[in-house]
Amino acid sequence: MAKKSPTHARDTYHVGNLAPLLLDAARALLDQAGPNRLSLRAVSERVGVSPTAAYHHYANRAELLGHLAAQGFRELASALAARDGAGDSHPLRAASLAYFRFARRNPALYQLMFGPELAAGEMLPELRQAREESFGQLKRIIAELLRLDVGTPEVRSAALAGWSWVHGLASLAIHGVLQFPAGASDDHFVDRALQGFEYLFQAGQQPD
Amino acid sequence: MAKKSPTHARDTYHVGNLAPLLLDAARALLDQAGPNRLSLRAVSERVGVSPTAAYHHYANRAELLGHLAAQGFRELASALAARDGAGDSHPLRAASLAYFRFARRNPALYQLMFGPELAAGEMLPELRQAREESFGQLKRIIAELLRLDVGTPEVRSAALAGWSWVHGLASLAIHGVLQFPAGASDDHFVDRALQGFEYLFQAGQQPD
DNA sequence: ACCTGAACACCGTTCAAGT
DNA sequence: ACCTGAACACCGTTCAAGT
Repeated sequence: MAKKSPTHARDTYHVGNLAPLLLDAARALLDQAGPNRLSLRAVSERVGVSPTAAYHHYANRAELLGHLAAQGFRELASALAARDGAGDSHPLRAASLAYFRFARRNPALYQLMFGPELAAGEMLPELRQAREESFGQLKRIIAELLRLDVGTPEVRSAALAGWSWVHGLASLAIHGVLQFPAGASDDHFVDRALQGFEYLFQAGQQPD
Repeated sequence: MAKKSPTHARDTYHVGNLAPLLLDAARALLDQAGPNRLSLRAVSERVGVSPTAAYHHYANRAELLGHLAAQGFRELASALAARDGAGDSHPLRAASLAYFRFARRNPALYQLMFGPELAAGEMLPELRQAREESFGQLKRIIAELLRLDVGTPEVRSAALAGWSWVHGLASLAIHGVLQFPAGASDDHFVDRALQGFEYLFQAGQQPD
């Protein structure tokens, strides 16, 4: 007869490679509980291991979260590389849509990737690298669009602009700031913002 | 002789209007410790009051944070209304600069305003209203720029675009994602992104 | 009406001890 | 080498009790 059966009881000693198991459990917990209430203890319990076992694989909570975020940036980079579901629309639209879809499908992960949890303190090298990979993918797309070399100031500025607006849109959408018609699809958000930029910068170019 | 002097000892019973004192202390703690480690207990201790006193003025931690964020949105709205320090530059640049400066001067508050802490659960009516006030101010500026009425679809789309990009830029800057030359001023970020949009949408308009 | 103290169920993290 | 359990210093929150 079990003792107390805390949802995921532990009756044996140890398992094999705990590190990835912890990461998977953290990812699952993240999606269902949000970035704030993701506790190391809850992750450990979900795996069926003692509350302190994680410290033999990750320095602390921040490092586990860092690996999780790094995983997110890698997924984002490959989502950008694939650019599914945009048909044969304009490359800028296709890339924006791919980015936005990733964010909306993984809201908690996305919040973690850009949230205050990781902004403080030293950054995991793996995370920094994965983030660069994401941004690099974005720059490559924009370089192709501008028919310029990656690394030119034009591409860098355009990438900054592009990343800013699509990240901002994703962030606002996830946060629930944007009140849209109930069944608003991802395409609606992106297309509406793109159209908004036309209005905005047409007005910016005509003299006062 | 004091007992243990925990930095801010409490020797008397109660004070006057605790609510604003707690809010001020929370604001101060927020700036120096970040949005995550802002604990109700630390706030109470800073004011010199018992750890549970706050519950007679705020339902819980989330509500206090909500009031703090609402305060932030009100400040943002008036920063947008004032638009100081942009000289007589283009109205879009002036507004963007005002927004961006607010975010960079109050990074922790800004992270709280758009962070995951508030996204979950019910939202404080005061917070919702303050946020609408901020967004309304933005829409008014854009309506003036487009010489259209606030509430037209053009203005709404353009406001969505404008808010997205400037929020995205602020968010990326605060998060430390953007690696800029050491002494990069607020103007640099904004101007560079604005220039980036020109490259981006010029390329978008010429045919393939 | 407002504040306190004890208490409960949680946290992250350290450390000696077990296997 | 890897994992556990006890322990410490923290949390948010509830509740009976004090003023």
